[in-house]
Amino acid sequence: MKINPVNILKEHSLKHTKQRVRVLEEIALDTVAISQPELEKKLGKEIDRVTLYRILNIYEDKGILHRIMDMNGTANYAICSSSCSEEHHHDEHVHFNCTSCSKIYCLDVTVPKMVMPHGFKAVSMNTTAYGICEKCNLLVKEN
Amino acid sequence: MKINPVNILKEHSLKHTKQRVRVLEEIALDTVAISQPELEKKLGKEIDRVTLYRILNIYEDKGILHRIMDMNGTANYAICSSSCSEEHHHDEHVHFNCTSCSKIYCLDVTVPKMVMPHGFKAVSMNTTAYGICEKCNLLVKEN
DNA sequence: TTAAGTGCAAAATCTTTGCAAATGT
DNA sequence: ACATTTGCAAAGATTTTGCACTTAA
Repeated sequence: MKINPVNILKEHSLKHTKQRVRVLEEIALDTVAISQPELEKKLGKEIDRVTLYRILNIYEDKGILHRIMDMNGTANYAICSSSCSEEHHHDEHVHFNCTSCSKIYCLDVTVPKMVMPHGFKAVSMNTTAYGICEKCNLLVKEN
Repeated sequence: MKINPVNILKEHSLKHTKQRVRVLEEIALDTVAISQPELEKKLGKEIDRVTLYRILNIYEDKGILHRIMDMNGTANYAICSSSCSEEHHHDEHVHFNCTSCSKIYCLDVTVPKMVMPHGFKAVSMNTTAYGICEKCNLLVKEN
């Protein structure tokens, strides 16, 4: 699917500034989620740290980006599938957090339904697998 | 199962200090994971903030405690089941993070096996359900 | 006795807030 | 023109580091 930052901003009635467009462009470059520190490194020259915080927050609130916390408590961001909305994030797919390169992948694997104990009402589910990703597996074999 | 802080420390050849014992006691009080800020609040008079950081890190490294990150990137701690070791945490049960009281429960629900895409080797799995816990559900009904 | 652990001070980060200047509609 | 957004400065919070003093083995 093609990502068009300008359209996304229009759809959510957000003003389109060059900073907001850049953030979406950068995150859309990869299907892999990107961490906030990585984003800062890449955009630091163009966008102020504080502005980045604010843009990411707005995008998450609006359901444009999807935030995944990694094992260190660092925020990682990926573009939400179109079914996400301001009311509810549909994150029912499995994430894969590579322990070698620390990238987070959004896998095309659905989280199976699980029965909750009596009294517990689950609204959403987040499943993360930790291990070695495709690329890092290849690197190991090559050496 | 009965938790004996002194024995746990011995088993992992850690010196037993009153601070280390207190941390284990406090965490063992509940099956629910406790957040680091909550621990600070409860133990702040007895244990220095920095010491708490250091003790929690050691406990996680040794496989004594099990760290669960909540949606805010805050660390929560629970006693590991006996099968955890320094080499590997067995966290294959489902966590339940209450969006109302923000407690994290370790549920007696096992994460179903999921097939990873080709090239991805999962070593461990972390599944967290978000929703309303038993206690908060009851509170709503009462009012 | 002596290696390890603790507390305090301080540095390094990370995150939020306030406000004047710049920008988009 | 006017409401929003941005960047900078600064406050607040979290986490790490260094070192002298204390404690457990």
